[in-house]
This record gives sequence, C-alpha cells and structure tokens, in this order.
Amino acid sequence: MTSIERPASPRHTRQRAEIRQAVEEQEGFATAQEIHDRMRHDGSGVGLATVYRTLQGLAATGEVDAIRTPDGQVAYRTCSPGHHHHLICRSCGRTVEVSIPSLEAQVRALAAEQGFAEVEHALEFYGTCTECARA
Amino acid sequence: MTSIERPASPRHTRQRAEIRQAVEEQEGFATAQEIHDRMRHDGSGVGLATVYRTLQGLAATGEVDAIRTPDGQVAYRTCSPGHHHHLICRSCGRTVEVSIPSLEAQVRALAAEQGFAEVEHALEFYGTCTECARA
DNA sequence: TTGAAGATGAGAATGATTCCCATGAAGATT
DNA sequence: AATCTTCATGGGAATCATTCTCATCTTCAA
Ligand SMILES: [Mn+2]
Ligand SMILES: [Mn+2]
Ligand SMILES: [Zn+2]
Ligand SMILES: [Zn+2]
Repeated sequence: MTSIERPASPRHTRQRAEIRQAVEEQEGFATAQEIHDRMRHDGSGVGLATVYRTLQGLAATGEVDAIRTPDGQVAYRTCSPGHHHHLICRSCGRTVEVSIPSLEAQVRALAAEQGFAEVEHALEFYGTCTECARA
Repeated sequence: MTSIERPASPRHTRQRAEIRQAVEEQEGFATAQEIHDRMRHDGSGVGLATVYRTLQGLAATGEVDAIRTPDGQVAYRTCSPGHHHHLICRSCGRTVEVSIPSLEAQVRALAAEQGFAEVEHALEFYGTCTECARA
C-alpha cells in the first residue's frame, strides 16, 4: 500500500514572510483583502491569491486565528496560543481575548450527553467598546 | 422632525406562506437555495430572490433561526422560541437545541468587565452524531 | 549545480447573495 | 365591487469574496 500523502512543511519564501509580518503588525482581525491592500500600500507586490493561500495555511497550523465575521467574510489575526474566544468591537475592531473554562467543560458534557463526537465550537462576541460607546 | 420609518407588517402572500411551510417541514438547517430547490421539486414556482428575501425577513423577526455554516453559507430553521444554541451533526445535519444558562451569565459578566455594550454572541457546535458515528 | 516538488501571480471562473425594475397582488378606501 | 397606493414578486443582471488555472519562478535536497 502507498503511504498517505503528508503535507510537506511549507517552503520559506519572501511572500510568506511578508504576509506573516503583516498579520502580526495589525491590531484586531483583518480579511485577506484588507491585509493585501495594506501590504500593497506599503510597497509589497505580493499577489492576492498568495495572501489567501498563505493565510489559510497559517490558520490551518494554528499560527493565526481565523474567524467568520457576521457578514460572512473570513478575518485573520495573530493570537496568543491555546484555545480562546474573542470579544470584538463592532465599530473599531478592538479585540479582547477571553477564555471561558466552564464553557469548555459544559461543551464536552453536552456533547457526550447527546452522543456527539468530535465536537468543535466557534464562539465570538460582538459589541461596542467603551471608546466607541461615547461617540 | 420626521418619524423614523417603521417596517410595515409584511403582507400575506401565497409565496410567503409556502416558504414558511417549507421551513417548518424541514429537519435541521437548510440554505435558501436548498429550500428553494425543494419547493421547486414539489411544484412551487416561487422565485429564488423571494426565498432569500422572505427568509431574511423571518429571521429578522425571530420567526426562524439563521446560522452561518462553517463554509460560509447562511442556513435557516424553525426553532423553539427563546435564546438557545445548536449541536449539529456535520454529516447528517441532525440538530439538537441546547441552552447554556451559565454561559449567558458569563457573557454578560465578561462584557461588563471589559466595558463592552450591546454584546451579542453566536455559538454553534458541530460534531458527529451517534448514528453517523457507526458508518 | 541540478532537478523535482512547490510556490507565485494574473486573470478567469465560481457561486452565494443582492440588485434592478417592470409587472402582479394585497389591503385600505371609497 | 371598483379603485388606488403600496408593497411583493421574479428573473436575469450585477456583486464580490474566494477559488481555480496554469505558465513561470523558487526553494532546497541531493
Ligand atoms: Mn485570539
Ligand atoms: Mn434552535
Ligand atoms: Zn470600539
Ligand atoms: Zn448525523
């Protein structure tokens, strides 16, 4: 039998480095297009498709977090390691990482109770931060 | 000053009735396109745009629940009233409604703690149900 | 240095959702 | 019931984020 293809470790390229840096510099979440725009504005010539591909890759390995915004777009951000969720300001994008240990426990309990396996969950909070509240 | 436009109560039309019924009959969540397909298959001549518009309206009034699937599409379902979340089977679509009182409390606490206002959250669980597990 | 496996970029293609607008119905008013 | 105003409908075009294609570079192991 042939062995199952294992994803080779990604190659180190200038583009990948630039993209990684762009995501690290930014505050809050940004979409592939927004990141690409900023890179372009800063003189980079990286292609949009490459930004999409690379961000997906980084998200797959957990190097960056990906969420789906309420309007359906995917947004990325460099986050602290480990499982956590986000409290995001709808108007300015300010993001606070939050972890809810008791929730994680209940999720496992509920899943087991219902006989569900391999349960994943995505939880994001959207609100208005103090700053934006007075405006 | 002019009064702010208030959304007039929607008119009762054959299409709206058909769509409402289609959503009620279905099990689990379905996208506008899936619902439209099924209606078409059952002899209805309702237009796709109308299905999209109507489902959005029903979701806005809370008459149906709308969620965004992991792959980005919007799916609808008739649910029991009140705030709750869903445990959804990735392969067969079977859906279980769950409510997590302690989570709701912590959300309010976290929001207040961080000074965020008008915080909303969406939480859905995706897993494999017992049935689909043995297959 | 070479070559094979990958990565890139430009533009085309996709696909869900929204828009547009001419036409058809709902419902309030005579 | 006839009329009128307003909203709803539908079908096809338009959007727009994301993915795909593929010819052309790069990386990196040998
Ligand atoms: Mn985070
Ligand atoms: Mn429900
Ligand atoms: Zn803010
Ligand atoms: Zn199942």
